Amino acid sequence: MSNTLSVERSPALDRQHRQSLAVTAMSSDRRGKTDRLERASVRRFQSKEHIFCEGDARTHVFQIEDGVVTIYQMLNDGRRQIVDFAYPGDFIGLGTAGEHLFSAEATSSTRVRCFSASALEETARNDPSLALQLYKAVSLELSAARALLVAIGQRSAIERVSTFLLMLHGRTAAAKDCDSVTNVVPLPMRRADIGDFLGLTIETVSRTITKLRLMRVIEVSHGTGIRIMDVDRLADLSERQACH
Amino acid sequence: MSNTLSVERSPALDRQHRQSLAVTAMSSDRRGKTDRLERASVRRFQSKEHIFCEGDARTHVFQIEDGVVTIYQMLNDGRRQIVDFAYPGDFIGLGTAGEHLFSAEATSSTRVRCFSASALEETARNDPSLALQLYKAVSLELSAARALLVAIGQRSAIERVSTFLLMLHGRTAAAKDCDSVTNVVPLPMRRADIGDFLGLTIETVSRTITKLRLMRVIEVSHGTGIRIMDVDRLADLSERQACH
DNA sequence: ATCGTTTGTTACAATCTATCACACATCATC
DNA sequence: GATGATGTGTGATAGATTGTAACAAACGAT
Repeated sequence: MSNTLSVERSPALDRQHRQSLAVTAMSSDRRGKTDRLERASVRRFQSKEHIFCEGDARTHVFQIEDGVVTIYQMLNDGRRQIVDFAYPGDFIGLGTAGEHLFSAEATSSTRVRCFSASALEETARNDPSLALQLYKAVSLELSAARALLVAIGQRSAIERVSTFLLMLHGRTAAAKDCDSVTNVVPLPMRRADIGDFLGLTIETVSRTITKLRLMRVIEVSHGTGIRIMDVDRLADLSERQACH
Repeated sequence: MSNTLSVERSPALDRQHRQSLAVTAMSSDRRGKTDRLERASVRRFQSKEHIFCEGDARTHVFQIEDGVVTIYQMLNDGRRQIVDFAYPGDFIGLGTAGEHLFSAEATSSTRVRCFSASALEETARNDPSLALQLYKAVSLELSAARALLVAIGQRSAIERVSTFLLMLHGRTAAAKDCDSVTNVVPLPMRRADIGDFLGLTIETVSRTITKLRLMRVIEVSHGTGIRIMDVDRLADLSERQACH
C-alpha cells in the first residue's frame, strides 16, 4: 500500500510527511527484526499537524515522547469527538484494523517515536513479552475510553469537567512529582478540545470552569493550566463511581 | 454448577468470533500448558445474575457461549452506564488490572465458558499467538467503546438510537444470515439497558423508537426485536462518521 | 382467573445545555 | 500603531432532553 501516492485526505497532512514515513519504513525493513524496533525513528510535529488521519493505512505505530496528541473522529457535519489525549509514553495507532479508525493531531509541538506496524506485529509473533505489552497498552486505552464513556453518558457538565481535571491531575501527578505539592495541572489543550472530549460546547466548558473558580475549588493560571485548591471537593463534584 | 460437556456451538457464534482466542487456542495445541485452557468449565447464569462485579478479584475471564451480558459501571447515586453488550463469542473480563473495573450482568439466560485469568496470562507468556489474540480481542473492545463514545458525545437521541440499531444489525447479521433477508434485529435487552447504554432515559428511548416507527423506518415486533424497513434511511439518521 | 410486579408508552412541565451574540485579550502581521 | 485571526469569557434566549406523572400491556405466582 503506497500511501505516498494516495490523494491527501486532510489538508493538514502534507505529502512530505507521508513520504518521510514511507522512507523510514523502507530503510528499517532492511535491518534485522530486533534492530527494526530499536532503530525506530523520531519525528516532530507542530501544533495542529496530523500524525495520521482516519482511513489512512495503519503502517506505523507511534509513541509520544513529548507533547500531547488528540485522538478523534469527525462526523459528516463537522462535529468532533476526541476519544483520548495521548501523553508522553502513550502509544497511538495500536490495533488490528488495516486502517486507522481515528485521526491523531498534535495539540502542541510534539515529538513521537515511529514504529513500523508490520515489524511490530511480526516481532510480537515471536516475542510473547512484546505481545503482552501491546495487550496491556490497549487494555489501558480501553479502561480510559470506558471511564470517559461513563462520564459523558451519565455525568452533568460540572461533573464531567471535575472528572476531567482529576483525570489530568492523576496523569500528570504520575509523570511529574512537582505538581503533587502545588496541585498545578497544565492544560495544554484548548477549551474547544476539552469540549469535544467531554461532549460539551466550549461555552459550557468555560462557564463550568468559571463556576469551579468561583467556588474556590480551582484557580486558573492564565491559560497555561489550573491549580486544584480542594482535591476532595473536586472529587465530590465529579461523582466518581461507587467504591467497592 | 453442572458443567455440561456438550460441545454444541451457538448459531449466533459468528465467524469473526470463532477465530478468536480460546477457540483457536483450544483447537491448536493439545499438549502442555494450553491444556489447562481446554478444561475450561461452562457456567450458566439466569437473567439479572452477575458474572462478576466491579471490584471483584479478576480471577477468571469468560467467553459468552449463549445469551447477552451487559458490562456496566454504577455511580454513587444509582446512575448506570453500560459500556458494552457482550454477545456469544465475546470475551469479558479481559484486562491487566487485578480487579474487575466493571460489572457484568446477564440480560437473559446465559452460558459462559470460564478461563482462569492467571493460567491464561501464564500461557500467554510463552505463547505469542495467544498473547496476540488477547491483544486483538481487547483492540476490538476498544474500537467498540470509542465508537460508542462518538455516539454518546456528539449524536442526538434519534441519531444514537439509529446508530445503536445499526450496530446490533451489523452484529447479528454477521452471526445469522436469516436476518439479512428480513432485517430483523432481536433486542434481547430492556429499554432501560438501551437507555443506560446510549446515555438516554428510557422515556427518550421509547419516544425515539416510536418516532422511527412512525417514520416507517423500523417496525417493532412485539418487544422481541425490531425490523429495519429502510436501512439506508436509518444510516442517514445515524449520521455516521464521514466516509473516506 | 386474579393479583401484583415488571416493562413499555405517552403527556406535560421543568431543567440543563446549546445557540447566538458580543466583549475582551493575545499574538502575528502589515 | 493598526489590523485581523485566534482563543476565551459572559449574557440572553431557544431548544432538546429529562423528570414526573399516569396509564396500558405482559408476565408470573397464588
